[in-house]
Amino acid sequence: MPELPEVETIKNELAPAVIGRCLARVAVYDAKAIRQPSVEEFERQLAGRTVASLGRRGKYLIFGLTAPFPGCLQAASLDPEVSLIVHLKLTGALLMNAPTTRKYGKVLFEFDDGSRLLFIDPRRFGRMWLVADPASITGKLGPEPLTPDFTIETLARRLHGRQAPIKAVLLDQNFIAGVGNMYADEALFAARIHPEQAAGDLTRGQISRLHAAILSVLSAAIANKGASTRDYIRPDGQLGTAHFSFNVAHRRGELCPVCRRPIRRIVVRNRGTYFCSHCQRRR
DNA sequence: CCCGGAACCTGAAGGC
DNA sequence: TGCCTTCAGGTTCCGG
Repeated sequence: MPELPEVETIKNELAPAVIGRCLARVAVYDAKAIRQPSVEEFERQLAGRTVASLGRRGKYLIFGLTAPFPGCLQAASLDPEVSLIVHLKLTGALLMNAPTTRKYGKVLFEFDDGSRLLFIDPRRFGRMWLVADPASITGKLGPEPLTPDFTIETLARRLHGRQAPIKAVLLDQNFIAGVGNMYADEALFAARIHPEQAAGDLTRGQISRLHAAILSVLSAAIANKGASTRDYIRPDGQLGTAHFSFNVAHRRGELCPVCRRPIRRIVVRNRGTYFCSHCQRRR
């Protein structure tokens, strides 16, 4: 499942392959993947543009694209600069130079040097948008956990008064951007917090530990190029290795590395939640 | 605003 | 072997 570390890895590995390249043709094979604008307009608007930048906000990937045909914008009724925003959701992947006949291919981006980017997505949850202003899609997201403005104070202030389980709050993208099911479980384990503890009831010490845990868990996963527990693949087809360092996520029945008791799986807010009931006690 | 649950999808895995 | 059921999970929508 692509969460922040997976999307960050895709961004890092895709950047050298696409920045500076000009799109010759875009072909949409599954209209469901395109949220905005229409499929025809999406294909038409993209052709001729050059990728100027590649960024990430939460779990969204953002391609910055230059204007095509400088000087001819009005005649062609095209926007000057646009952003292509991609959310991979559960099973989406972006592959560089994979066979165009690859199974589950949904959108093909062909560059004028012959290279190509293929979006695949078996479960069809992934989405893309072509917009003038990326904030129209990502504007409501919570803070980026790996930027300096995400402090213990920020976290404490945002947790104040929240009655939902801390696990549910960590999954709320408007609370904090980029944390998904796996890394929420890993961070709560590292911070020794029960996933069902009410978010607003965390002590100062717990908040401090949780803050440190979020940073370390996400950073370590990026260093390991993301976690391939299921569908995540990097643009060159390689898998990530971050899941080999997981302590609890997807490890039901295995032993807690700290106390050697079995890892348990419960359901919190309709999400499978892995934790150690001995190390992560309710207050 | 806050909270919780259903819906969206389809491959994989498990039961019989 | 094959059919049927259940599970997984990020986000959005809806009702309270």
